[in-house]
Formats: sequence, structure tokens, C-alpha cells
Amino acid sequence: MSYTYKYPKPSVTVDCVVFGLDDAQKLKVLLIQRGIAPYQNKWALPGGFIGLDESIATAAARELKEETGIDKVFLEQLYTFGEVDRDPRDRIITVAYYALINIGEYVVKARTDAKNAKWFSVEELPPLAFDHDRIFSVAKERLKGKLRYQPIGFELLPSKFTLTQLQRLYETVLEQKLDKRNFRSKILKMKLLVDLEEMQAGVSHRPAKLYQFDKKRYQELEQKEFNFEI
Amino acid sequence: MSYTYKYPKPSVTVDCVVFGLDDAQKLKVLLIQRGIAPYQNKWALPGGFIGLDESIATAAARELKEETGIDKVFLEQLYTFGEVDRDPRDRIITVAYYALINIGEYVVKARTDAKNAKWFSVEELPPLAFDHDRIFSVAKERLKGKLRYQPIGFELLPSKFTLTQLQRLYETVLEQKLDKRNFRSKILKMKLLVDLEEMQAGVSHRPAKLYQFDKKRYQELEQKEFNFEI
DNA sequence: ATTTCTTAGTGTATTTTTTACACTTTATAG
DNA sequence: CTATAAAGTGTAAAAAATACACTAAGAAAT
Repeated sequence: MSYTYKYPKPSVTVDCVVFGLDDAQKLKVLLIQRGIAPYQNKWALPGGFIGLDESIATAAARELKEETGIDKVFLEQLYTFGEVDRDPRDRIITVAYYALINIGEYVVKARTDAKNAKWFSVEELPPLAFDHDRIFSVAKERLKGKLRYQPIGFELLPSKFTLTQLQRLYETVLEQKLDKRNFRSKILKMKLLVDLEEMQAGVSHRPAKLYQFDKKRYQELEQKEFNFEI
Repeated sequence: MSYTYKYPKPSVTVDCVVFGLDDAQKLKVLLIQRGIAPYQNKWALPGGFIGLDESIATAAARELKEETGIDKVFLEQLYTFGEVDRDPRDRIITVAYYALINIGEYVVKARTDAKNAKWFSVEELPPLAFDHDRIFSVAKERLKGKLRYQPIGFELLPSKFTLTQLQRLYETVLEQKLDKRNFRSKILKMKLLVDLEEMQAGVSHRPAKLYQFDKKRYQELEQKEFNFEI
């Protein structure tokens, strides 16, 4: 490795693809409207520059908080985008992250130099600034792939949820119908759900049982290379 | 996103974890010995700075070629490492790649500022410079994970190989014994191997048939979300 | 109070996939 | 021509995945 420090440096940013589920179990992405050029007024992924005194993951969490008010969520590195012409002004390398949040817990707010922050359905995104379309589509594929073999879907739901909500979530993200009985027996056989012995309230039909994800048990099983495939 | 260009910039490097298989089907990694401080004389992953006029992937391929002579191989992004204290001198962000090569095809040579380049068995690595131990272990896990559901193992073998060689490769990387008959029927059922109707030569026992990976067919099947699980 | 509406909840038989397992064949070397 | 070493091959049993339809429970409307 050649460490001579004479090289001009690229700028490095982090961008976050924030996924959420709305009331109708539709998959949404949080975008911010750019307040400044280039791509002024265009929608973009929240993100910003990495400080020299913070790790990339810290920067991603900080930017997310600054630009949208979202804090303490599932946030995982996605991919690093480094084509030469990604930004019209300067060479920019972007480390992309994706976040999964329970929409209900947050009221998102535009802050710093974002004019506006808004949830968009993944099926009808506006044209995005820079190469954010591409970053988004990599994130969507990653979410889909990961959901199949790791129980990360819970991050998108409120902490108490019904099995039907969970099934809808899988159906939405995987873009396929699932059989109710098979889904239930499979998910319950994993022993990752705690039956709260509590009922859904405020529905005008038979209420469903509420469950909670058992994170502790998940971490134990994870050690043992347990299989979480759906 | 805050594009004001007043931020000090980190340096950005690429490092490559180069995997190969030796004659005894042992998994090896290519390391270079550092010619300069810090970590002078220590073994490290080949890599170097990203130029402003090249993409990250291009930089990875270029550094690999410069430092080891290896060219035109399977090279895929692994992960980006951005802790603050990774390098004692400066803030460095490293985009790591991993490469799979057929050792027989190359005679590796140390070049530029590397003193030496050498293959090490993954089970007995020397202590590495910087956080390269960590990068290596992420790469090893990735290779293991990916081999299970994508036919990338062929990249480590010569273009003509026997089923036993292929099985040993899987056993080595996955760190588990596989059943000969089950492995063969599974792999052949995928129809990704071309029977060359040619025999292994130079062995003092019954020679095995030689096969070749059918890349074209793989790309066709990939479109159709075909399942390549072992 | 009864009916209607809507979603929750449940079991089994069939098919498919995975696993476990051992002997014969074919070449080279001595 | 015998010994050695790895190649090559099929089947039965177990496990997992799939397909499938009715009853139960509550709220709302009459």
C-alpha cells in the first residue's frame, strides 16, 4: 500500500435509504427535497459529508438525525458508490446505508439544508438527484434478499404486532403472496415471537393476538448458525 | 445533503483480499510485505489510493495489477471500513474488495512499494498491518456465505476441473464435509457444467472426467431467479 | 337480539427435497 | 498380474414444503 499523502482526495459522503411501512403495509422511502444546487428542489436520499472525527456509521446516524429527526434505528452499510461522474462539481464517493424504521414512532421533519422531508411509496418515486435512483434500487434488492434469511422485518413494525401484519410485510417486500397457514407455522416454529396474550384493539372484526419479537433469543440462536429462512 | 466543499477530506484507499486455492485444495490469501512505515515489513492486503479520475472498482483492479501482477479476475466489493483510528497517521477510509483467482494462472510478483508478495494459508496468517485482520475475516465470511447460493467457486479453479476438485473446494471454503453422491447429483442437476468428454491426465489411478463451468447458461438462469444453492 | 361483515385462527395429506449409505470400475505403478 | 487409489453410480427413508377450506370471534348494522 502506498501511503505517501501526496494524492488529491475525493470527498466522501454517506447517504441513507430509509424504509418504512405505512398503515396500509405499503413500503415507503424517506426522501428530502434539496434546498440548494445542484439538483435544487429535486428529491434525494438524506445524507452528507463524513467528518474526520467520526466513523462512517456514526456519520450516517448523525446525518439521518440532523436531516429527518430519526434516531436509534436499524442502520446497516449497503454499498459504496464511486463512479467518477456521480456529482457534477467534484469527485464524490458515497457510502450508502439503509435504515429500517417503524413509521409510527417518528414524525419526520426537514432540518438543516433540506427544504422538506417526505415519505414516498417505493412504487412511485419521483426522479431523484445524482445517482440516487441506483442507490435506492440496490437498497431495495438488498432488503428483499436479506429479509429471506434474516429476521429484520420486525424493525419495520411497531413493537407489538399481529401475525397478519407480519405476513403482509413479507408479502410487500418479497413481492409475492404467501400462504397464511404455512407462514404462521413456519414463523412460530422459529420461536422468535413472544405471544403477549394481548389482543389487537380498535378493529371492527375478530381481533388478532399481539406478538413481540424476541431479540434476546434471536441473538442466542444467531451464534448457533440457526436457519431463519422464510 | 450538504455540499459546501469546506470540509477537510479523508483519504480513500482500496484493499483487496485475494483468495486462491493451492494444489492441495487449501485456501490461500495473497499478502504483500510492506516496504515502508508504518508497519514496515509487516504483511498486509494489497491496495492503495484511489485516483480522482478512476472509479473505485477500477482502482482496485489497478492496484491489484500493480502490486501483484494479477489481472482480469473476479473482483467484487466487500465492505467499506471507516473507523477513525484505522491508520496512525491520517484519517483513512478503505473500500475493501475481494478477488477469486486460479493460482495456477499467475506467478505473483511484488512490485511498486511492496517488498514481497506471497500466498498464505488462511489458517496460518501472520499478524497483519492496520485492521487488515478484520478485513480479511469479513472477506472470509462473505466468501463462505456467497458460495452457498452463487456459483462463484469456479473462479478459484482452472477452467477444466474434476467434480472431486470442485467438491474439495466447497468443503474447504464451507468448512464442512459433503457427501460425494449428493454433491454430484445436486451440482449436475443445475446444468451449469459442461462435460468436456476429456479425462484428467497424469494421475496414477482412475482418471476423472473434466468439466467446464457454463458461464453463458449461468447468466441466462440468473435472470430467471434460478436457485443455485448447494 | 339477531344478522351481517370481516378478519383470525387452525390441521392434514401430498409432493418435493434432502439425507444417508457401499460397492464396482478404471487407470497407473510396482 | 496384482495392488493401489480415486472415480463413478442408485435407492430407500426422513424431513421439509406445499396446497388447501372451514370455524371462531368480535363490531356494526338492522
